[in-house]
Order: sequence, then C-alpha cells, then structure tokens
Amino acid sequence: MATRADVAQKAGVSSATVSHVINNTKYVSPELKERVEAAIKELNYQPNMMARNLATRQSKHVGILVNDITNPYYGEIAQGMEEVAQKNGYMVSLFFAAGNAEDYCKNILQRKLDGIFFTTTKNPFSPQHINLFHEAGIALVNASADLGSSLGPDYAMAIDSLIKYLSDLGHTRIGFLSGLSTISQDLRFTSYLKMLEKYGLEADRALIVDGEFPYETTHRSGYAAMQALLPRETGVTAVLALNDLMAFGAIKAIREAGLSVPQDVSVVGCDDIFLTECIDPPLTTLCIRKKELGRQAMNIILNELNEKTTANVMVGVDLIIRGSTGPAVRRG
Amino acid sequence: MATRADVAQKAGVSSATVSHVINNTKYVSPELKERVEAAIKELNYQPNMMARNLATRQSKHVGILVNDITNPYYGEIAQGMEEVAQKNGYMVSLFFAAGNAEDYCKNILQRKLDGIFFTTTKNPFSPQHINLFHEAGIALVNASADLGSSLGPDYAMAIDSLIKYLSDLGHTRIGFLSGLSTISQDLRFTSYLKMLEKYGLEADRALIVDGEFPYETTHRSGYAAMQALLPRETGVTAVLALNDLMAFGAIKAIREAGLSVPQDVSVVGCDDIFLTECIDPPLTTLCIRKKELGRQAMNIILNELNEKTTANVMVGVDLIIRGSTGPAVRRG
DNA sequence: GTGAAAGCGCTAACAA
DNA sequence: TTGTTAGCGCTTTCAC
Repeated sequence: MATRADVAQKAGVSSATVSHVINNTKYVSPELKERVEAAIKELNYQPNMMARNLATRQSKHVGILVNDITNPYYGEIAQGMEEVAQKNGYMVSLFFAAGNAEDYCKNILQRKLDGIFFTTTKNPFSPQHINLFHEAGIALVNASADLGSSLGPDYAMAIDSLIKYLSDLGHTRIGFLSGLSTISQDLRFTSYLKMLEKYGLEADRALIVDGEFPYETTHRSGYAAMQALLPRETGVTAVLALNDLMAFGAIKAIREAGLSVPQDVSVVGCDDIFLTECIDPPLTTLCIRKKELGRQAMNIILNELNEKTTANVMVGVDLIIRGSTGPAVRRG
Repeated sequence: MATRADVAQKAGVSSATVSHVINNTKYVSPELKERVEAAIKELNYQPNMMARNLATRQSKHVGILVNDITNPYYGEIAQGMEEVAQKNGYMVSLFFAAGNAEDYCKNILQRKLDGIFFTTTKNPFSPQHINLFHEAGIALVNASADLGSSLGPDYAMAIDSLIKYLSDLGHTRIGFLSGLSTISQDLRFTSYLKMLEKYGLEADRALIVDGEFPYETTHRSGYAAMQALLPRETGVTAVLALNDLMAFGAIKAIREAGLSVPQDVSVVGCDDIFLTECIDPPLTTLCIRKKELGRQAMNIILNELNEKTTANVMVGVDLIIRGSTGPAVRRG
C-alpha cells in the first residue's frame, strides 16, 4: 500500500504539501495541487488513519452503549447515529450493557474513543469509570443527565396526552409495568404519576409493577409483570408498559388469562418499534423519533469535540393511537 | 495520560523492557517485571492502541455488515460476534447494507480493519471493492460463499423436515415469499424447490412471490407478498416466508383478507427471532442459532488472521413448530 | 537479560 | 508558497 511519501515523490513535492492538499490545511498552488491529486489517483493512495490518528490524537471513533441491540428500538437509534457518523468520517462501535465494564473501559481508554452515547440508563460503568472517561476528554452523551451532554426522549407531554386520552375513555385504574426498580426516576414513570394526579386519578401502589433484579425490559418481563398484576384484583382496565416489547408480553399474559385486548384491558407501549403496527391488535404507543435521537447524539458529540460546547436536548415523543386501546368497561 | 516512557522512567528500565513485560514477548527478570508492573499500576498507565496498531500494522478492529440492524436477527448475531471480539481485544463496528459503499470502502481500507463479516447477501460492495479488501489482507467472512471464508445457516435439512411436516398435514400447495429476486440462489429458496420435489409436490410458479427492487425482507414486504399471492387463487394452504418479519406481515395480510392463521393458511417464518413466541399465534419457524453464528464469524476471522487458514462452516437450523401451522383444509 | 535506536505513516511547527 | 523536521507512542531488531 502506497504511503504519503510515495505520493510526494511521484508528484515531485514534499510530503507536507501532500498533507496540505489532502487536509486542505494550507494554500497550495493549483499546479502542485493537481500534480498531487494525480499522483494520489494513480497510486490509489489511501491515507493511513492509524498514523493520522496517532499524530492528531483523535480516533474518529465513537461508541454507542445499548441495552439490547435485539430490541429494534436501539437498532434504529444506532442507525441514526451511524448515518451522521459516516458523513463525518467517524466509525461507531457497539457496547452492550451486559458486557464486561472493565474490558469496555480499558478498550475505550486505550483506543481513545472520541465519544460515547449511552442510550440506556442501565449503565455498566461505575462513577470511577465515568471519571476516567472525563479525564480522557471523551465526549459523553447520556440518555438521562448529569455527565457531559444529555439527550433523551421528552416523554412528559406525550404521557399527558395519553392519560387524558385514557381518562376520557373512562379508564380510572391505569397500571404501569415498569421493568425497573421501585425507586426508578425514569421519566416515563414520574410522568405517569404526575399525570394521574393532574387528571384526578388514583396512583394506587398495587397498579404499579416493578421489575426484578436484574432488571429487564423485554417481552418476557412484560409477560411476568402482567401476570403479577392481574391477580391483584385492582380493577385495572389499562396499562402503560415501559416499552413495546413489554407491552407485547403483557398482551400475551392478558390473553392467557382469558381476557382480551382492548375489550378487557387496554395496553399501551412505548418506542413505536415497527412491529407495533403489524401485530394484532396494532399497538397504541408513544412514538419516539429514534433515528433523530441517534443523529442528535452524534451531532452533540461532534459539537462537544469541535466547539467544546455541551448540550441538553430532548427529542419529541408522540402518542400514536392504534387498536390496543379502547373504552373502559366495568368488569364484574 | 502516562506514556510508556513515563513507566520506563519510574521503573528505572528502558521502554523496551516495559513493552516486553506488557506483551510477554521476551523473558524479563522477575525483579524488573515487578518494578514495571508496580509503575504501571501507580501511573494508571494505559497503552495507546493507536500507536501500537501503527507499529504492528493491525487495528484489532473488525466490522459486521448487516442488512438492517432493526431486525432482531442481526442484532443477536452482532451480539455473538461482539462477545468473542471483546474477549480477544477486538472492537466491532457496524456497517449497513443501505449505507454508502464508497465511503465504507474508504473507511475500511484507511482504518485497516482486520476483518469483516458479511451477514447478508445484500452486499453493497462491488467485486472491485472486495478485491481491494483482499489485497489489503482483510479477513472476509461471507454468509454465502466464494470470497474468503464462508459461514451461514444450513437450511437444507430443516427445510426438508418442514416440507415433510407440512406434507404430512395434507398441504400440497405450499407458497414461498421470497423478498429477493427471481433468480435468487438463496439456499432457502433452492432447498424449498428441492424438497417440494422430494415429497412429490408441485412447484407451481404462481405459488412463488419474488420481491421487487430494492429487495426488502421486512414485515412490509411480507405483507405485500402475501397480498400478491392471495388473489392468484392458487389454492395455497401454507407459505414459507424468507424470514420471521416477512411472516408477520404475511399473517397480517391473511387476516385482512378475512382468512385466519392457521385454519385457512399455515405460515412459517425463518430465523426464530424472540418475538415469534409472543405474537398470536406463535410462529412456526426455522430456528437459526444466531449467537453461535456471530461467535463463529469472529472465530473464523481470528483464525484467518492468526493461522492463515480459511474455513467453510454452516451452523445448524432447527424446525420449531408452534401455532401458526396446522392441518390443511380444502377451501371453497 | 536489557537497552538504544530505527522505524510505523502522518501532522504541524518552523524555516526557507 | 513550499519543504524540513521533530514528534505522536509503540514495537522490534540488533548490539551490549
């Protein structure tokens, strides 16, 4: 593989000049420029990023930490992030919440990743790890808050609309399938509580199902949560699940209990992964603009790197009404 | 951030010695070794991979090309690959079939990726690109065949079992929703044809629905394919879809046509993504060991890199019978 | 057994 | 405007 020196020689210029035409970092006379470009083409020269990165002390490599890439939600976010990363000459690598934090940390530090997007609150990294990242000058974007920039879905308004919608349909006993811990400060959960209050509905503790350690938010935990909720005889007529996968599981549990959706229980998901519209019944859900989220994450990282500015942004969430919700009926 | 020179100084040895204790590349007396290790710990020294990679001419960085990471199928493969990559000090980056091949190619070459796993036949890279990869000594693992090592699911036996199973249930008109082009040499399709013949069933062209360019294998294309198949009045009583997503879409189309699954039409998917067991009815499908596939991919790359051996392996596929298939009934 | 020093390919002062 | 050169941090011969 040709190196910069080869190009310089072939073009009859210095290697610095080659650098300058490649990086557009200084004026080079049109004539030389042309000669250099010709040489590059001829030799099919490709700059060696490892060398460049060593010299510039940046890797042009970022990471995305996902809970479970098997959830289409994260997949779409990753796609959005990759899209703008690619446009800017960055690569994105995957990290899994279930992976080994120590190994990941070492990798991140040693490879000098330029930035990381934590899409999930389920973060394997300890505050010490985060500190190391900070010291290394890595741009951090967190779904929730505090460290570096923050970026996440703005659930509050959509959940407001949702509770109003359900309330208008006559629902007064609205459950919440959390998947997370009791003390969760998840915005979905806190918004749920707040909006219940706003619309004069009772936030009965029995209507709320927490997850169990290790916390999971899959169809399986949704199934388990609903199985836990139904026998409680709370008079529940509607539930909001932390995400669509959990909602799928909840629907299954409801059916297995001999009830139907939405006649007996209305079910609402969150995320709006593409499958929501193809299951039966189609799922009412809170639609997060996932690609947008991913794009924003990369943009924020880019800004943090280039302009040294940190940002706090929230992306919109919309209530999408489909077939899994309907009027409340009193069960005997 | 401390460098190797700092460590050397603190330990009172040369930087070469530090290298040797870190990489275990030469005998170093226990005494010095200990001093070096102490210094490393004390300075919290982390080797700079960019420098090391420059010197060793390998990036310890591999890629995985996926069709659509939003399909849990690919997500699980990526997870498997990442798992063994991490264990071996490699990072894996994502490439999307829909991405810009030119940009990707440049990236791959310039960053000196050590290997790439093409999980999908839908490959944006031209033979010229592939050639460049070859010349650069990049380990290539392809789902189908020919370039470098090959790795993919072994559909043939499972499809044999499937056709036998359906045939035993009285199905004689079995459709195929391909998503791909007419001339597809996809092993699922060719196995389907072969097994129809084996069990004495007719491979009516009208029972086969090709995809349309740009080929897609999502629930949407499954929906469209089934909508195309139903009006043909072929007497179809069972269909095999290229993957589970397409099967989901097919089920939706069947229902919208006023028919039911499996009473009127049996539906079979492929991949066994986790959602198959939580939709209604649970989907009969061909289960691919996805994590295994990902792990194998990384192992093959590692072997190709270290032992210069190439491999051709297929991972097992199992027929999983669930609720979406049942006895054939004569309609009309 | 250990260390000096010459790269790896590129960038970025600084000179010319 | 262009070229020289000293790094970037690590590996790896080759002397000692």
